[in-house]
Formats: sequence, structure tokens, C-alpha cells
Amino acid sequence: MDKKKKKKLESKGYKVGSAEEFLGLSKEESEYIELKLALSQALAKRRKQKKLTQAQLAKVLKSSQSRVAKIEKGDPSVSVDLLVKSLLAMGANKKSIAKAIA
Amino acid sequence: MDKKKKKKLESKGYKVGSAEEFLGLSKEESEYIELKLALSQALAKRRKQKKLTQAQLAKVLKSSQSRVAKIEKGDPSVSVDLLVKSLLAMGANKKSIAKAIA
DNA sequence: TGACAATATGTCATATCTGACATATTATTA
DNA sequence: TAATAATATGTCAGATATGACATATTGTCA
Repeated sequence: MDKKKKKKLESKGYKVGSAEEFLGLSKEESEYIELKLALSQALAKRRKQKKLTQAQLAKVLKSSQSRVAKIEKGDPSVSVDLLVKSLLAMGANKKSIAKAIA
Repeated sequence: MDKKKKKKLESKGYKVGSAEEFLGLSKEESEYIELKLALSQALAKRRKQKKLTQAQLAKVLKSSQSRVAKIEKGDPSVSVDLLVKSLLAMGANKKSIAKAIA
């Protein structure tokens, strides 16, 4: 699957569970997308718990509001690396990350 | 901590648990390194279970032997992204990745 | 409704990661 | 031990991710 297709897929807000079925994602691809989605959501949840805006969180992460938005949307331009680093910066640890993924 | 220091640290094979203590890594940094290390080891384990050489695994991953070596060594040039994608290509799923991390 | 706050989207220069190659080091086996 | 296989290290050009900015969209509340 090319990047465009994936991007479109994600931008439409499709949950991957269904996407796999009708768009023919490989197991590997769908697991990857689901994993990112899980981390994205964990981050958004943490931000909201702390009652921060994306702009405020961006400051904490030394990033920008637009990137935070992309992180939380599971944008294809966001790596698992950035998701993990962001979660750690928000006080998550290995254990909580594992829990979010599983 | 700068990249050089981290690289040197890892190249010497220091386990991070001890490194945190005498090198002053932040909680965040050490969690990140430990997380990568956990994924690295999970990958090496899978490769050995399948009785593949690094060169053979490299073919599966469409990469190179040298990169596989770096992946398994937790080299700083290897992202969590690459680790996760490699694991998924080896048949891991979200659950097993979570287990490896926690 | 309008005004303002928050979030989302598109783009791009720069930073970082990646595969590949050469070569070095470390097993393993005869 | 020598030969060979396996793994590790250094480097770099090209690929990808990132922060930042502008701007659009959506949400909230008076």
C-alpha cells in the first residue's frame, strides 16, 4: 500500500480493524497502523487528563501545535519513535506504553 | 545527553539500568533506551529461533546485514520505528511487542 | 449569530534515519 | 592453527521525519 492511500485512509478516520478487511492491508501493515493509533490515543488521553491544549503540549515536547495534531491523528508523517518519545515526555513509562499497545 | 555520548555508551555494551546511575540519564532517556533494547533483544531472539543468519534476515527485511547487526545492538541510528517494523515482519504482533516491552 | 479558542491540514527546509558498501572483528570448524 | 562463516563497525548518499509556519476548519460560548 502506498503512502497516499494510507494517508487518505487515516485522514478519513477509518478504524484499521475494518480497513484491513475491505482495503486489503496485510496483517503486518494493519498491526503497524493499529499500534500507532493506540499510541496516538494514549497520548491524546494523557494530554486531556492534564487539561492541556495541543499548543501547550507542543511547548512541553519542544514541538509545534501542528505536529501535536498530527501525532494525535496518527498522521503517516509521524513515526513510532516520535509517539514513544512524546509519551515518555508526558510521564509514561515502558509499562504504560506496553499496556497501551496490547 | 548528546548523541555521541549515547552512542559511546551503547557501543560499550552498558546495560542502561546501571548507566542511569553513573551517567546521569534522565528517567525519560533511560526508559527510551531500555525500550529499544527490549525490542532489539526480542528481534534477535526471533531470528535465532528461526535459525537465520543476520544476512538471511536482512533479505527478509529488505535491508542489509550491517543494519540488522545495528538493530540487534541497539545502535542509536536505529529508530523504534525500524525495530517495530522489523518485528512485525518477523511475525510479531502488537501483543507480543507489548509483552517484549513491559 | 459573531468572535475567539482549539484543532486540523498543507508545505517546506533542515535534521535524522536507512540501506548499502567496505572492512574489521569475532566465532566456528577442519 | 588456518580458513571460513558470522557478526560488528564506519561511512555516506538518498530517503524519510521533523519543527515551523501559514492557513483552514471546527468547537465553544456570549
